[in-house]
Amino acid sequence: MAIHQDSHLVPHDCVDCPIRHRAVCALCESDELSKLEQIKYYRSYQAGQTIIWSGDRMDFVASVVTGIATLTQTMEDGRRQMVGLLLPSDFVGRPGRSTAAYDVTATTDLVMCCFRKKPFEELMSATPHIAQRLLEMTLDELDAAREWMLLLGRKTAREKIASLLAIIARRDASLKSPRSNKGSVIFDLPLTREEMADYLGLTLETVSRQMSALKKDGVIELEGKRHVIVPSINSLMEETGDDTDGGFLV
Amino acid sequence: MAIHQDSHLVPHDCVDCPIRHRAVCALCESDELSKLEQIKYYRSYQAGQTIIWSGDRMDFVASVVTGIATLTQTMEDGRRQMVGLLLPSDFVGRPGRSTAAYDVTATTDLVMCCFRKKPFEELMSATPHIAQRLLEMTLDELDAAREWMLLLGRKTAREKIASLLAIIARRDASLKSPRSNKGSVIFDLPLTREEMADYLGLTLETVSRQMSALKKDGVIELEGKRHVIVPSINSLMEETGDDTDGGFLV
DNA sequence: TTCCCCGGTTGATCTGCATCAAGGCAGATC
DNA sequence: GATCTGCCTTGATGCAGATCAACCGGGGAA
Repeated sequence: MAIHQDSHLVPHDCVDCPIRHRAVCALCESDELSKLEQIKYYRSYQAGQTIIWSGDRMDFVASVVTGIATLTQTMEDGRRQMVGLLLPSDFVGRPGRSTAAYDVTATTDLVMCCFRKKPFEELMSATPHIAQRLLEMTLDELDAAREWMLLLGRKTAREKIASLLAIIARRDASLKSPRSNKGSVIFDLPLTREEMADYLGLTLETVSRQMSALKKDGVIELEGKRHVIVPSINSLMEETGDDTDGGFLV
Repeated sequence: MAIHQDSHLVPHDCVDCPIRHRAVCALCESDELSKLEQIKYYRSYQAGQTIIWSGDRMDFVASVVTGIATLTQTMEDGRRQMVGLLLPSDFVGRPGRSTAAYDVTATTDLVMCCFRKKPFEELMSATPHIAQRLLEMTLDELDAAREWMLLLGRKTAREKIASLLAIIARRDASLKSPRSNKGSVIFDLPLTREEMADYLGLTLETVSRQMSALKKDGVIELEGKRHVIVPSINSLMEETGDDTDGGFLV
C-alpha cells in the first residue's frame, strides 16, 4: 500500500515500470499484474510525429512514459484548438470506442506504454479496481477540461498566459524533487509559441507579446525563448485571475 | 436486456423510475436493484434555485429526472463561465470527492434523484457494472467538454450561437418521439440570453444580436423570444463551422 | 564561410466583440 | 388600468486581440 501511494505521488520514479503509473496503479495491489504485463508493449515517437489522426482506428490504450503529447481538434479551415496535454503518467484512449476523436501528436520525443484494447477491456471487466481507477482519472481530466473552459471563455490574453505558466510550473514541480524554496520556480517550456497559442485560443503573436509584457513587468524572467524563471509564484498567480487561495501549494 | 436498451435510448420513458436512467441503467440487469432502491431519494428545486455552491460539502450523487441544471464557474470579479449543462438522465457528483467544484443551479424547475454518496460508493465497489457505466458516461462528458473547448477557443460569435442551437436541437430531438421529417426542427430554448452567453463565452448583447442576424438571414425563425423554428437543419449546421458529415443524424 | 530555415519578436492596422446606454415588451402585482 | 420588473433588443463607441508584414538570431547543411 505504501508503494502504491508512492507511485501515485512520484510517478517518475517508476518510469521503468509504467504499469505502476497513476494510470493503472491500482493494479499494483492486485494479483492481475502479471496478466497486464503480458499484454503491454512500448512504442516511441519522434518530436513532431503524429501518433493518431482523428477518425483513425485506435486499437490500443496507452500511458505516457516519457515526453509530451497533445490532443488537438482542427476545423476545416485550419483553425486549431488543443484540447488535451499529456504528460508522463497520463492516460490516453477510450475503452469502448474504436476510433480516435482527436489528433494525437508527440511534441517532444515520446515513449508510450500501450495495451491492446481488447485484452485490456477484458482485464478491466475482471478487475474492478481498474475501472474505478480510470473513472477517478477521467473525472480529474474532466475537472481540468472545465478549468480550461473558464480560461478559454473568460480570461484575457495576459491571464491565459499566466495560467498556462502556472499549470506547467505546477505539473513540472510535481515531477521534480522537493519543492524549490522561497516560492521561485524554474522550468523549460515544453511548447512552442504556436502550441501555446493553440492551447490558449490565441494567436502566436499575441502569445509572444504577452510573454514580453510579463517579462517587462518582472513577473517572469526569460533565458533564451524557452527557459523560464518565476521569481515569485504568488505574483504569477495574481496574474491568472484565479482564486489565490487553495491553489499552488496543494 | 431489452428493457435496458430501451431505457438507454428513451430515458424519458422511465422518469418514474430514475434508477433505470442512463446514469445507472446497468443496474437494471443486476440483482442489486433493490439495494439501490433503498438508498435513493428525490429532491425538487425551483427555477433559479442554487442547488450547491462551489466548495460546499456534497454528500450525494444524483441523476436529473426532469428539468435542467447548469454547472458554472465564477471568477472573483464576477466573470462567469458555464462548464456543464445537465439535461434529464444526466449524472452529477463525484464518487471519491467530498466537495463540489462548481456552482450547480436549477435553470428550470427540477427534480433530481439522489443517492447518498457513502452507500452509493459501497454499492459501486460491490457492483463493477456501475463503475464501468459511470466511466463510459464520464468519457462522453469529457468528449463534450472538449468539443466545447473548440467552440470557446476558436469559433466566432455566429458559429457559437449556431452550435448551441444545434446542440439543443439534437438533445431535444433525442428526448422526443420519432424524428421530425424534412430536416426541420422546432424547440423551446431552455436558457435565457444571459445563460446562453455564459455557455458561449459571450455577452448577452452579442447573443441577442447574433440571434437577430441568424433570423434575418433565414437560418432560424423565432416566435417570441424562446420558441425556435429551424427550417433546415443542414443550413444551421453549415453555420456551426463543424464538419458537416457524421453530425446531426447519428 | 555562407546560406537558409525555423521559431520568435515587434510594428502597423483592422475588426469583432465588449461596453455603455437607451428603450421595448409581456407578465406579475397592486 | 397603472406601475413595475425581468428579459430582451438595438444603437453608439471603444478596445483587445487578430491580421498583415517586416525583421531577428541561432543552428544545420552545403
